[in-house]
Amino acid sequence: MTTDSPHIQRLKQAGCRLTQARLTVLAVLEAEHGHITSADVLDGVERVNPAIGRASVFRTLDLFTQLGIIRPTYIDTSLTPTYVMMRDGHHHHVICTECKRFFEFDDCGMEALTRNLEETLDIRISGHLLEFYGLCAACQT
Amino acid sequence: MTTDSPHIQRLKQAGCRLTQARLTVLAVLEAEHGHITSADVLDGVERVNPAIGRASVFRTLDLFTQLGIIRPTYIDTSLTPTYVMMRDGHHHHVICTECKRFFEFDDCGMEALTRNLEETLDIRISGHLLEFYGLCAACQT
DNA sequence: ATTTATGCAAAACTTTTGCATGGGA
DNA sequence: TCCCATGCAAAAGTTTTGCATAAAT
Repeated sequence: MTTDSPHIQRLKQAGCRLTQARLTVLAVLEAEHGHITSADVLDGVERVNPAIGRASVFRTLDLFTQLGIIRPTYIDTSLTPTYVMMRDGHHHHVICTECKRFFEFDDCGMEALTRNLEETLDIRISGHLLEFYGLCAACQT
Repeated sequence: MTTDSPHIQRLKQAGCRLTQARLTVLAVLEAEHGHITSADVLDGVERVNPAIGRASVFRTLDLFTQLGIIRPTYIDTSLTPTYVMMRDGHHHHVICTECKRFFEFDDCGMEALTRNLEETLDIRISGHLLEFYGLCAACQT
């Protein structure tokens, strides 16, 4: 008996069916380590299973976003979102504004601020995205 | 003699001309306190000065993004970005995942982490966006 | 006087919709 | 068996381009 991934558990918990489209999109996202444009998700799914329609891919990306599994952000072009995986509800990276390369990091020390905001604003916080912008070593002329 | 806003100074410093299109877009952004969709920027500019073309608005939004004056993020729908103002290079808010209402806050205590990342990754950091997701008081059933 | 930026309108893309059908639970 | 989710293809929108012209410095 295998243990389901946290994301699959999230789907079940939300009462969603584990369909081919959803499982395939999830596999594609994880194969790219969770930094991938919608266009590349479309291509990836097409390659793995051409029977899956574009509409289902978009519907799945919307669903995953709603469930907090992924989060769209503007990185490459403004025409296609880049989705990042939200492991345990959060994600942190530095993006080079020149070459668009990104660098993920884990520790963000956001626990205290999170609790502080929950009390101050009376909000139940489920996750966060922290994005730094700058010039990477190679792009600093 | 009046002092230019920091954003106008940024434009000058980058060698950009202070055109009607750019000044108008900037005015519209500031009138909305810097949380505004591209569609609303389009409408706002149209209302203020109908002679300004859509293309210029998009070109200006791209320019401002490149200069770090604003930053696009996905909030309402996936079809139109919501632009937030980057005051002093950074911006922080909490978004209710249910009603999409947002709550800005100033203090993020990110100075130590910024310095740490600059050293560790050898990157020159110019700004950041910190987004929390959760349920606001009204949306917690 | 130069050269950057604009406006216009069409073109290019991505994403969404409606509806009959298939596949999970 | 029941109903959610899918696939298809067309429709809806937003954003981008190319080029002659205007306007900022």
